[in-house]
Amino acid sequence: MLRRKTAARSAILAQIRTASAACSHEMLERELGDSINRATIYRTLKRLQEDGEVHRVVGSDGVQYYALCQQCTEDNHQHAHVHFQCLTCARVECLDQELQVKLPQGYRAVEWQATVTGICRECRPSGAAS
Amino acid sequence: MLRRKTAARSAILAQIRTASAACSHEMLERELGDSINRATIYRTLKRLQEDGEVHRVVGSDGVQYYALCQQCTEDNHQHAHVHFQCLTCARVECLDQELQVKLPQGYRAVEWQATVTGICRECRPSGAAS
DNA sequence: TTGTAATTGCAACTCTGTCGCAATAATAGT
DNA sequence: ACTATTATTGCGACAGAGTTGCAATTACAA
Repeated sequence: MLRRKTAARSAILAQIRTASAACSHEMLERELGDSINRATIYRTLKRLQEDGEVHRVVGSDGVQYYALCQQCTEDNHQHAHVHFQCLTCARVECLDQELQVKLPQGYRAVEWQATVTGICRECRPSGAAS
Repeated sequence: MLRRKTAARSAILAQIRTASAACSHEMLERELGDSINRATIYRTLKRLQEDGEVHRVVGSDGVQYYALCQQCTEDNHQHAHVHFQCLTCARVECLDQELQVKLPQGYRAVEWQATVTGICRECRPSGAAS
């Protein structure tokens, strides 16, 4: 299916590029205001993921977050890295760490999701014990 | 807060013990029928988790699944193992594999979630390439 | 410029999970 | 065994995330 360069797609992708953390639908809707319809944001995100522009992370809150693909080549998408979600500020960020999993015999992996929940550096009271 | 041994709590815990995979609220509601109220199931699951009887996994479908605690001692709950969710049968199971994550300086981990999505042995067409 | 079909907006809907509140029932104290 | 306390339940209403059908737009190719 051919993809068109629309205002919505550009705006959403730009927003994700700018953002310092993975974006949820709610964040995008807040940023983009009324200019783009709710359903359109959902559909656009799904398409961007299908196209390999962004990857999806399901936070430990059950919400879908989207972040730019970093080290992906055209024909090799690897998103087996670990994510971190802060319990205080709810930010989701990609960690530079691969998830190494050895599945039992006969299992086939399609997608990886790894999320550590905790407190990020910004939100952590300085001086607290590690 | 003191915990009471109620019919709902026993039934739900029994169901999770019996199940061969992690249980979602929907599965429990289906199994337990009308005998227990929706809200009660949610609340009981949350309490069971707080008590360290079960642990919670957020599937890549964003749904909460609950499974028995296996190697937990009273004062040391470690649920940093990897889970597998089948795209075909939706089963969520615990893998015997630890998630090793080294967080950046200043970050504090509270909870771990790792889920590999794919096709399990049962659902895999026999003879398919690995 | 025009035809095609991808995309959008809208509204309605499903599903997951939560909450307040009155009623019920498990437990401790007598 | 009886009673008081309060954890738990059921109910209904609610919030939020995400999806879908359909008619109207609009990007793009011819």
